[in-house]
Amino acid sequence: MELDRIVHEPARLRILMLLSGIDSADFNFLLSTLQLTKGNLSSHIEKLESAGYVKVKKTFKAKLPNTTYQLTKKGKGALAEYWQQIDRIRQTG
Amino acid sequence: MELDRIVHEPARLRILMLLSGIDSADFNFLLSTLQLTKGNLSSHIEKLESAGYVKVKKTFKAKLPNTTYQLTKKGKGALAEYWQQIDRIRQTG
DNA sequence: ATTTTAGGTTTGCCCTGCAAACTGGTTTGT
DNA sequence: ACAAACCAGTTTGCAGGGCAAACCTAAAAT
Repeated sequence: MELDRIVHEPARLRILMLLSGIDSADFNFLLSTLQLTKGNLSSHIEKLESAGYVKVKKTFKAKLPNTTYQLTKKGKGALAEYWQQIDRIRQTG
Repeated sequence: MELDRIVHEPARLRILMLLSGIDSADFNFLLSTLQLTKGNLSSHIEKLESAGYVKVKKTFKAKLPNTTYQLTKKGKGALAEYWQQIDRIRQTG
């Protein structure tokens, strides 16, 4: 098996790791924590969502849009698998 | 600090890990061990070389070209640094 | 009413991984 | 002797992807 490119991208890996340690996070939290641009964050999340790794919930908070993100079971699995693969590569040599 | 993209690319990471456990390897060895196409391997090595991570030595073996690759000090350092960064990301959450 | 701010999304560019096609030389076949 | 096939890589062309700037929609401020 190969490294999952969806997970392997650094920005996305950080998003996934963050979400794995928290119940859910919103756009601005990810934005300020991960130091990405908005467009950048948006498109990474889009990929994670269409891979089924994160679930997106759009609501309003004080009349302003507020979107929260949550790791899915599939996402958790992909992440676990990813770290196994990394370990396997690390044991080379 | 950010993940070193030169190292982070899976094929190159595997090349570097392989070289880190061996004194030197030639083109065909890498080719068959890592299951890459020739063009693919060639261009990855080119990047590793111009980053100063591997040293290339071109010789002839039985009248045929034979190129061997060796990890440099800089390459070793970059690899060590990379794993540290990975560990840092892994401890998130 | 117009401007500014907030929260995202879309667009366009550039860079990069990938395999097919190529190169320079060697061996094999006829 | 000449051509075809082979070996060891390198170069090329293309498709996909990351990145930030520009954009959009609605609310708040002036």
